[in-house]
Amino acid sequence: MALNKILGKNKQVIFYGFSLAALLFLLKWLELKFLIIDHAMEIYIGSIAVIFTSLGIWLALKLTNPKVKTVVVEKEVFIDKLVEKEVFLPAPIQDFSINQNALQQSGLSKRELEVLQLIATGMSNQEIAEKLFVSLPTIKTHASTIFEKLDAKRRTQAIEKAKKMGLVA
Amino acid sequence: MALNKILGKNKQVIFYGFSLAALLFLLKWLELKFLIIDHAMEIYIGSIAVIFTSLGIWLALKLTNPKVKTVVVEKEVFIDKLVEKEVFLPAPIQDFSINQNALQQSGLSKRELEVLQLIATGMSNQEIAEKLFVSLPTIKTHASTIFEKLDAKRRTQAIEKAKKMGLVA
DNA sequence: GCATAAATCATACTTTGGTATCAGTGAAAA
DNA sequence: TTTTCACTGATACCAAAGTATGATTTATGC
Repeated sequence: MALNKILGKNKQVIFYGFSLAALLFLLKWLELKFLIIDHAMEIYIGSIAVIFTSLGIWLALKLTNPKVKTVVVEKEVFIDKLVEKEVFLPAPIQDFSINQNALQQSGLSKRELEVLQLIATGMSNQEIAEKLFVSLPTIKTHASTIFEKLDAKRRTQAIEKAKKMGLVA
Repeated sequence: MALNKILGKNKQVIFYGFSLAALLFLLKWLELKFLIIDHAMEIYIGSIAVIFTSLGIWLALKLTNPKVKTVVVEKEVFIDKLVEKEVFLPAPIQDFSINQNALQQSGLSKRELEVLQLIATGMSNQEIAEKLFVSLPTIKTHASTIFEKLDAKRRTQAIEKAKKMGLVA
């Protein structure tokens, strides 16, 4: 299972490699064609810069796994004196992509993520089973695979890891 | 399984690195064979490509994965006179200001808070007992009273409520 | 001194969680 | 078409969690 995943990802990398090769050859060709005109030099360099910057961004998005997850922290003090409240907003834009990346990294399926999130809310397996209209053994099976994938011994540990990975709020 | 994943990821990076290296050498070879002139140009273009690819990767990493460790900062407001000569908490040194207020609301004792925080890290009762040098029944008793005070049925639910109350990080 | 509460421990019991093994189905990919 | 995989489910068993009850010790407030 894990072996297949590695092979699959390497296939992707090979694809990246060939894309890069094609791109470089294209640039070679462009160079040969436009090198006669000196004024095209800036455009040429600029194009390369833009193209490879994009390539870098794309590569990074594809190959990296986000490490730290921001946690929304809201704190209130209210003891008959003044109230101080500080809210740290996480960046709202990349929330989706981060979760997607974390999801892929963890290897969890959609259903498993769903169960994990319900576990994190403090629900019992029985309650989760009823909420999702499946049987208790099914939830137990999901839970077991979740723990295995997250390398957790208990559900509480899975919650901790999931929070740090940004899989749950 | 997590180990395999790490290996897989490193494999990707290594693979990509070698692919890039191979491509550059290929280009060099082609250049030497077909275009004996203008070596500087090739190197220049290649450098730009590499540099901007790196720039793209760096940009992507910076944009999508801001390492924002959310830190709970709270200016403490004194509570009339109930703050007696308080002893220093042994375990949760890091966030002194977090608990005090929420602590009084919840009615948890110092020891109970300590146990609760360890529960939230994913530890089992047995592990907590060993860490605190007490017996397993003691931790169970603490846990039960904690759940009662937090009005939680399970430890996972207690974790959820504790997080929302700011009792745990 | 005495009541109170926190912290400790024990024993017995019930419930839930977690593992192991097996298996059927349906959809998607090779 | 065959294979793979996600999802589902069942049974059985063991481990851990949680409850109930009772008890001892220590420190603190009245």
